[in-house]
Amino acid sequence: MTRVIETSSVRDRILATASDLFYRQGYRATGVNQVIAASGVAKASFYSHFPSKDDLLYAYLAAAARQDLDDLHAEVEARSGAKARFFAPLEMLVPWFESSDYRGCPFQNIVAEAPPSDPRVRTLARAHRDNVRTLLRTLAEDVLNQRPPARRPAAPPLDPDALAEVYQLLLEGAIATAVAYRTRRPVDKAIQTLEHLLEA
Amino acid sequence: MTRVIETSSVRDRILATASDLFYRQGYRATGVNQVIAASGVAKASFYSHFPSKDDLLYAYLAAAARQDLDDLHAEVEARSGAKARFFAPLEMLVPWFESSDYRGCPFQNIVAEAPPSDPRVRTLARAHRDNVRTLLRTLAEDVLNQRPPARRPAAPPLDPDALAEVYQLLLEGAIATAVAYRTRRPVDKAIQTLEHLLEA
DNA sequence: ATGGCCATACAGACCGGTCTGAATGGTCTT
DNA sequence: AAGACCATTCAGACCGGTCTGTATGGCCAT
Repeated sequence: MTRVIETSSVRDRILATASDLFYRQGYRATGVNQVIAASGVAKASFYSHFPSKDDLLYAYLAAAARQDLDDLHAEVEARSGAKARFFAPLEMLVPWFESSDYRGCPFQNIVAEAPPSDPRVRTLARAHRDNVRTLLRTLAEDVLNQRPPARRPAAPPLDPDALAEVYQLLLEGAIATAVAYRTRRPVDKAIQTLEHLLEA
Repeated sequence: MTRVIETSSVRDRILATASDLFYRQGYRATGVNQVIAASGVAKASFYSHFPSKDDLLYAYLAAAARQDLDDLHAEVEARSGAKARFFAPLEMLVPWFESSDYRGCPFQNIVAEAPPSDPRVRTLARAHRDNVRTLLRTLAEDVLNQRPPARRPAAPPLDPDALAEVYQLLLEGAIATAVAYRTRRPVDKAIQTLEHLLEA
């Protein structure tokens, strides 16, 4: 029956509320009491689902990572043509950047707050980044295969792995830059640069 | 006595200690009491120099911005040749990335912790970024002037402003990426990409 | 003797986390 | 079908500790 679903309802409510607060206010600035009050949950219920605030943080990061990958795949699948799909990850940033509550990359923000002695957060962030680059690599592969085979005798940055690395560099740069400027400009710059590399 | 050497006035001692702690541990994770204890200062003295913790934060950001610009200029001036100077800002990142206590960009970290309602921190971060881009623009100008005048009829990204923007995008991307990976790899990738753009 | 510094105690708020106790509702036994 | 049972949730008091910031008082040098 609905047993399993309703069993996770309270937990989901807490996690959704905490995700919102952690992203908007930061991890340390958000107290468990606030999460409990905002999610309309008893304190004992909270601690039965998340034995400590750290556990809630890990759940938050795991959920954010999965959602990000899901969004990326959805945006890619919604487009047709190797080139359109290739630029999907960059272009989907535009509405996010221009939204009023854009606060940068959740992982970078949490890593900035986490003590460097705790490697778990950093490990999660790196794993997510690796997953994203894997996706970028397949997109790069497709877009390179669809190119005229060789305009030049293969300049160095034209293998899929290298292209994916540059792509991620520009992606991270755009995400970081937009925190200060909140414009689609870094996205356009990144796209121009990648187009330039593809045409070389 | 040691007084003269410790001319580093009380204020400077506090600021130096706080800068270290803020960068290594984060702003919220560092209490005023810890700053006071670590800098060997009385609490009253601390509050006479910095009326609130926020004031200390602003002083920290201002000092970090100035030091960063000074370092950039010093590294540029230490090199000769437009191209060597052009890549100085990227190459000076390498020893920083590989040092064990690299914790990313101080401004990004502080912005991640600052409440979005307080615009002052974000304003300082944007101002510093603008200053850096101004420097990058002059470097770009020099390196473009020293190029053979026109290999092509001027592809779009070859004016100094656009090149400086791409440069900063790659710079920010490298700084952010290195938090997770701690390698000089993103620096090399960024340099390759810029070289590629210059040769176009 | 005045002003800067030190040392320390203190205030009030908030932190993460524990605990008690009661209401709810589904499941199992009889 | 009725009652015992059990897990989950709710509401909130409470704990020790830490937070920022204030106040007090002594010391020392100019």
